Order: sequence, then structure tokens, then C-alpha cells
Amino acid sequence: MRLDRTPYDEKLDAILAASARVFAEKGYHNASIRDIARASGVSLSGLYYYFQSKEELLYLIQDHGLGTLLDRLEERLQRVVRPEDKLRVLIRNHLTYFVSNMAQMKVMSHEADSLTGEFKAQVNRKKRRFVDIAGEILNELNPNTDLDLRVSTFALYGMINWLYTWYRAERDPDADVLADTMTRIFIEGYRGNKVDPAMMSEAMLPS
Amino acid sequence: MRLDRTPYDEKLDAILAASARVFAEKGYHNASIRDIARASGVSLSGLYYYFQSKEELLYLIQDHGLGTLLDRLEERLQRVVRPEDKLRVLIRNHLTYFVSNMAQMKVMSHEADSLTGEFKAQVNRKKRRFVDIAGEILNELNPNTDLDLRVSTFALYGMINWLYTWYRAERDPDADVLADTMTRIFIEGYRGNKVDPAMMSEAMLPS
Amino acid sequence: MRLDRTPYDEKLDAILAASARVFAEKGYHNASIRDIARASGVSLSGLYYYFQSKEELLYLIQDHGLGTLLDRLEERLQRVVRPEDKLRVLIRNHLTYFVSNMAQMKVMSHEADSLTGEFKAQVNRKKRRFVDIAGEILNELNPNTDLDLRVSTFALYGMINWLYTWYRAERDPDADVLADTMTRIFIEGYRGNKVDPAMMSEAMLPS
Amino acid sequence: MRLDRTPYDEKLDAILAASARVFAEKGYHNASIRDIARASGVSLSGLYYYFQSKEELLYLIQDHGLGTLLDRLEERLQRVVRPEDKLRVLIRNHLTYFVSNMAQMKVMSHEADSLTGEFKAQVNRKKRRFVDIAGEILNELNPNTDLDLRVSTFALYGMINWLYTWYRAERDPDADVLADTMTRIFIEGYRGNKVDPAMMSEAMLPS
DNA sequence: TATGAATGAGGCTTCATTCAT
DNA sequence: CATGAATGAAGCCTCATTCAT
Repeated sequence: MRLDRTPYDEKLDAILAASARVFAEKGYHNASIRDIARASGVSLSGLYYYFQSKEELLYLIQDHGLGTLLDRLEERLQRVVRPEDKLRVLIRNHLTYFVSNMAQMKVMSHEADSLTGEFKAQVNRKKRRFVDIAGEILNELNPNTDLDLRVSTFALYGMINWLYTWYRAERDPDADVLADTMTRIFIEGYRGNKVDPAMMSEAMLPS
Repeated sequence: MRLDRTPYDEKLDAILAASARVFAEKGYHNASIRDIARASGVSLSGLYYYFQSKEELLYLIQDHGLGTLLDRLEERLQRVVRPEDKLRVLIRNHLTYFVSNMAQMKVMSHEADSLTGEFKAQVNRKKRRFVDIAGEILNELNPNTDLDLRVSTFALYGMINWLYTWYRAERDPDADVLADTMTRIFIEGYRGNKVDPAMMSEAMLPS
Repeated sequence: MRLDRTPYDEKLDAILAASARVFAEKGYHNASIRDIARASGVSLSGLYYYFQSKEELLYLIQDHGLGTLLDRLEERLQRVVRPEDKLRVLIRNHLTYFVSNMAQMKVMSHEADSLTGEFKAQVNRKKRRFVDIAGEILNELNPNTDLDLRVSTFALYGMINWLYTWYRAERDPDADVLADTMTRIFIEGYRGNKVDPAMMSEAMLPS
Repeated sequence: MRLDRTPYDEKLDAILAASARVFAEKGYHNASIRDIARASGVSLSGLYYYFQSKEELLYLIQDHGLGTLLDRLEERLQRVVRPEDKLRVLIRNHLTYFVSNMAQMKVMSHEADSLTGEFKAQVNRKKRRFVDIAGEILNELNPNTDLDLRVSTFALYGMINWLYTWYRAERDPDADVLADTMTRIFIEGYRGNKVDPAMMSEAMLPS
């Protein structure tokens, strides 16, 4: 199921991992190729055997991560049928990967805009798949809601993707508890009954 | 409620607004002071009359935005008593400001890590206030929940802060609808009954 | 004998003194007009009422110091007749002024080359007077020596002018003792008998 | 006695030599790295392969020069025993090097204060060796003098180090004559008999 | 007299990238 | 495969100086 890893690939993987760490720590634009050379143990010019430009390096990290996440998601979704379970699977899939790969997670969440042109387009194609999948699940979960689907979908991904800004492994719950919490909040929220009309009154709120 | 505006302040404010736009578009590290000079109509060196360093400029933008947001929040919270209303006020306060100041919003959400040292510490002090306020509201909303408060709080802010990555004014609902949607999802989710125990079963989920 | 000091002059003098301190501490090229504004308590642009350029400021410091030194020297030399006494007067005149005006001393000794054009020429005219005076004294002191007069003169001024690099008031003797020491060394050395010819042999020295 | 020269070293040496020339001509602070790039034939950024900062460049020049001077001095001092000869060796060692390396000489003498922090400390450690060596020689030369040793030592180095301000190869004597002159003056002066008490009288001198 | 505000020029340094070896 | 050496472009920032007030 896994592609054979040639020595070539292993080295590339190590470089991608080191680069993800550097990009996560300093930010893509603030990190230098020299930083990556230092972190990966490869010489500055040696790195250019593995990628053609700094931007391609970022692309490789993001695309590889998104690909893995997407492959796993689609595989796992095939094993469940109820929309509640599908949503749980989606959330858990993301969070499990994120908690295990925090540097990559941050690079994927935070450096979306750092790509341009075809690199960005290719990554966005993968990201749209995630949006579509979540949209379909939400639609199954509550086909009759009056909540805006696009807003709800991004609210969901916001909960998930914001993780990189606050999660600390030594302090916060593990990925399963995280996923359980977010799943419970979102499912109840999204398919919940109409809220109390009184609560909706704008009259009492300051403009 | 109205701060006196000296001529000095007005010019500084214009520079901060232009800078926020530039930082939002290109990212803090990728934006050059030259870009800001161009966008603000001030000469490169002239800018340094108003701030001491690029980092201080980012700090001024973030601190000023957070201060405004916080002042407004605290004022508005005084007018409501029910936790549901408080949560709605909090969400609406954020989203209204964000939709009206999208550049600043992005800079505040996205460039948190771009500050260092005392600048970062000062901004973090303000941010912690937001976390504390939200935590108190959630606690009032459902004092008996078994959901982790910290996780829930950041899930809430994730929903809100992620906005800058996807919101497009010409396509998406306005701030009130946005706030309504997120409020409904989160309130129902957070104070909802226990979820169906069957749903919690791990057995059916892939690792 | 002194020119009347108008309020104008007093302020200029204060600025020159503060500037000398700044130039002494940081060096002429490394000191900024801003540093001088800070040290003198005058605003940046206000300084330009008192001088036309940074270089003129340096010139004013050097020229004023050299003028004072020269006036005093010529006056004091009139009171003695023996060449030994004249040399002592010259050395003491310099060292007394230097120890009392260490910042100016450093600026005069160290920043000779920092002036250009007419400023430099004017200062050099005054410096040449010092060289001429010393040369005349040495000639009187030992008209029959085979020592090179120019070399000897600059050896003398080297002893004196190097003071700014090492003298520390809290540790070293006062100006009188300093002057006495240098005078004794130089007088004895310069008018001394021929040195032991054996000592002159080059044979024993490594190339 | 001959250090192995790798290609790396040769290039660095050439850069140091060109830099010393530039620093000597314009002064450290007034010289730009661009000037050095021009003088050395290396591109502006290419220089930074050889040193980390302009200050380190100055340090390398000073430290290398002082190291050479010190090595040669210690070697040559081993070949003589009489204090008179030692002093002559010391003066000749300095002057020979200075006349042959006038740019470096000026940078070493004139830019002492342009270094800071650890660079300055390291250079000062080497300079103290020179002071100590001279102090020991003077002590041997006249153990019973009432002249202040520290003052005398710096008077000696003042004579020598001031050279860079006036020496012109096409006009002045060569290093041997220079060394002979200064040696004769200083030796006679330092070990000379007590001076005439009448000459010491303060009465006749102007304050 | 004095200064707040402003600027063009230039400072040092780092950047991503290349290429001969 | 890998790298030491190199570079043009660009980065942030400070400079001496000016001028309207």
C-alpha cells in the first residue's frame, strides 16, 4: 500500500520534515534556505538537487501532507455510513494527523497564501476536496437546516485548523479527546433544533 | 468614547491602516517597508518618524486593533446578562469588526507569531483577556459539561478567527448573519445534552 | 584679551563641548547629529543654526582648541629663555590642556584626518605652527645633534598626543607629573651624548 | 615559521590587505563595505563568505597584525640579553613592520576604539602583552628610576605609534634610522641621571 | 531662534540561487 | 550526488540635511 522508498526518497522525506520544522518555527518567508540547510544537515547548494526553488519546497510539504490526509480520509469514510460517524471520522482524521505532525500542520494551515501560481492552484484543488466532502456530510446531517452551508463548513474547519495556534501536547488532551469534543459541539450545534426565538431578538443588543 | 485626534494621530492612523492592508495582502515578512511607503504615500525614511522598526509597526496595528475590539466587547457585555446573549455579543463583536476591517483582522489573526519579545508579550496579555472572557461565558452557559473548557474556548475562537482565510464580502453573508450562524452552532453544541453513547463507540472507527 | 561672550557664544560653546564629548566617545564618523542633539539638549534642526554642517562642527572644535592651545603656548614661552624651560613649557602646556579637556584632546588628536578641503587646510596651518615651534626649541636645545629634527619633533608630539589612548585621571599622575616625566625623558634623550657605538652594531640584530 | 597557505587563506589575506588599505585611507567608520568590495575585486555579498560583519573584518586585520608583530618580537628578543638591546629590538620590530605595512599600521594604531565587545577584548589582550614586555624592559634598563613606569611605557609607545600620522616614505628616513633615533632618545632619557633640580622649579612657569 | 516633520542617499547585511568542480 | 564559492537583488534602517512654521 505504501510506495517503495528508495534511498532518494528517504533523503527527500528527511529534508521535507526538517523544512516543515523550520517553516513552522520561523514562518515560510522568514525562514532562509540556509536555515533549512542547517536543520537538515545538507549543504546549501546540495538542497537544490531535491527541489528547484524555495516555493517548490513549500509546495512539496503542503501537497504531500494534504495528499496523505486526503487518502486516509477517503479510506476511512468508506467504513462508516451515518453522517454523524462521517463527521467524526473527518474531524478525527484531521486532528490525529495534526497532533502527530504539528510542524506540517502549521505549515499547511498557516502558509496557504505563501504559494503562488500553479503551486497554489494545485494545493487549492486538494483543499477544495476537503470542503466538498465536509459540505456533503453536513448536508446529510441536516438537510433542512437554514444555516448557510458554506459558512458552517468553514466554521468547522476553523475549529480544526486553528489548532496550531494553541495546542500544546504536554498540556492539552490527546487527539481522540480533542476530536470527541469538537465533534460533539459541532454535531449538536449543526443539527440542533431551532434556537429560542427570543434569543434571536436584536433589540437588546448594542449596535 | 471619542478619543481626541491630534494631527499626529491622524497621520499615524493613516499609516497604520495602509500598513495593515499591505501586511494583509503580502504577509508581514513578505511585505517590505518600501511597499508600505508606496501604500501610505510617505517616503521610506519618513515612515521611521512614526515607528521605530517594522516590528513595532506590526505591534501598533495589532495592539490598536485588539484594544478597540476589547473596549467594545467589554462595553457591550455590560448591557446583557444571559450567557447566551453574552456569547452572541462576543461573536458578533468580533465578526462585525473583522468584516469591517478585513485587513486588520487578517493581520491580527495571521501574524500573531511574527512579533517577538516584549511586543509579543504585550499583545498576548490582551489576547488572554479574550480567552478569559470567553471561558467565563462558556462556564456560565453550561457549568456542568464534561467538555474541556480550554479546548472549547479555542474551538470557538477558531471558528471566528479562521474567517480571514475564506470570507469574501461579495459572496458571503454579512456580519450579522455570520454571527448568528456561529452563535447558533456553538451555543447548541456546547450546552447540548450528552450525545448518544452509541455514537461514542470507538469500535467502528479506523485507527 | 578674550572676546566678549554674548549669549549666542555661550550656547555655541555648550554645543561645542557636548559635541566634543560625543565625538570623543563614538568617533566623528560614527557619531550622528542626532547623538549631538541628544547630548546638547538642542533639537536636531536647531543645531543647524550654529553650524552649517557636521564637518564644520568638527572644524570649530578643533580650530578653537588648537587656537587656545597656541595662544597659551606663545604667551608662556615669552616668559622663559632657556631651551630646556621652553621644552618643558611646551609639554606642560599641551598636557595641562589635554588632561583638563580630555574629550577635546581626543577629538584634536584622533580626528585630524576627518576634515577635508579648506577646513583641513586651516587646521593644518595651526598644527604646523606647533611643529615649527617645537623644531626651533629642539634646535636650540642641541644644535649639534645628528638626530633627525623632523623625526625627533614628531617623536615628541607622539609621546604627548598618544595620551588620549591611555590616560585615566583616576589612575594616572596629574598633568604636572606627566609633563615632568615626559620632559625629563625627552630632554635627556635629545641632548644626550652619543650613544655607545657598540650598541649601534647591527650585527647582533635579527633582520 | 611558514604557515601553510590554503587557497582559502590566500584569498582572505588579499581581502584583509585590501581592507586595511581602505580603512587606512578613509577610516573604519567612513569606509563602506562597497569600498572594500571595489578595492578587493570581490562582490559586495561575496565578501561575507570571508567574514561575518564589518567589525569582524576590522578585528581580523588588527588581530592578525598584532599577532605577527608579537611573534616576531618574542622571537627576536630571545637573541639579545642587554636591556638596551631589548629596547632597540622592540622599537625596531615595531617600526620595521609599520613602515613596511603602513596601512595596517594605521588601522592598528588608529582604529583601536572601533572594536567593541569580545573583539575589542581579544585585541586588548594582545596589546597588553606589548605593554608588559616594554614595562619589563624599562624596569631592567633603570630599576632605580623615579619615573612612573606606566607613563614611561606609554610615552615610548606614543613615540612609535604616532608614526602613522606623519611618516612619509619618500621623505623620511627608513625604518632603521627611525628606530635608531627613537631608541637613542628614549634610552638616554629613561636611564639618564637625575635632571638639574633648578630646572624642576615651578616658580618660573606660568600656570 | 527653534523645531516637528520629512526626505534622498546610502549604510550593513541577507536573500535565493547558481555553477564549476 | 554534493558542495565551496560566489553574486545581483533586495532587505531594514540611519544618515545629514532641509524647510515651513
